[in-house]
Amino acid sequence: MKLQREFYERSTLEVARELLGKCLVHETQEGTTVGKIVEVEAYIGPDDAAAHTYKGLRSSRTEVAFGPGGHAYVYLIYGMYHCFNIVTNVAEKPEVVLIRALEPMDGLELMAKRRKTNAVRNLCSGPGKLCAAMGITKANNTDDLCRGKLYLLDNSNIPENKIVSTPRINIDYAGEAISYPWRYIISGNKFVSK
DNA sequence: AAAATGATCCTT
DNA sequence: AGGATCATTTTC
Repeated sequence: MKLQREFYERSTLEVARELLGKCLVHETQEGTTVGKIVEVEAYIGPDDAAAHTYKGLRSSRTEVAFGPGGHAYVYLIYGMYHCFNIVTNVAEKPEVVLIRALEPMDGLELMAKRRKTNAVRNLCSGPGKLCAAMGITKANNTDDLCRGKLYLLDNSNIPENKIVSTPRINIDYAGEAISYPWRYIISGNKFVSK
């Protein structure tokens, strides 16, 4: 069963935690790939100096984050890699969760072909890597995760005592927001990023 | 109109 | 430790 709008349109930190353990599915011409979410980061709107929507910055790129929850926010970083985010909370609250790592579950052969490597540990262990492995590009930006071929499955929840939170990665520019513990990982999972 | 800057990854 | 590589944002 696909996760529905109500799941996404809640407090972002709550959604971020509950996204752990959910399966991300992408059905394409080439085939279907599935990965379990094991690492995420929350970016919380106008007051978060690390967020693209800091100070309410609204542009063609960030526009989707101002819409209703449950949509994909995909952008190009460093000229070569895509990052996949999920829009959370309700319209006019520009908050998102960055998906940082997946544990490959299905379609491993296709992932390996897209990533040009056979090392399973290296297929989806980073935001740019998982986009390549899952075939996610800017074409998926603004996709509705409640309706299309890119969606999340309402499967297992991870118990609180298996979740670890840490500061976020690569946001040295973000002032005091550097230390906010808004990165969540499944404790001990082998597939998180470095 | 031009310059700076990354929510990264891979190689050295 | 540094290079690839470009859309987006910031500054002139």
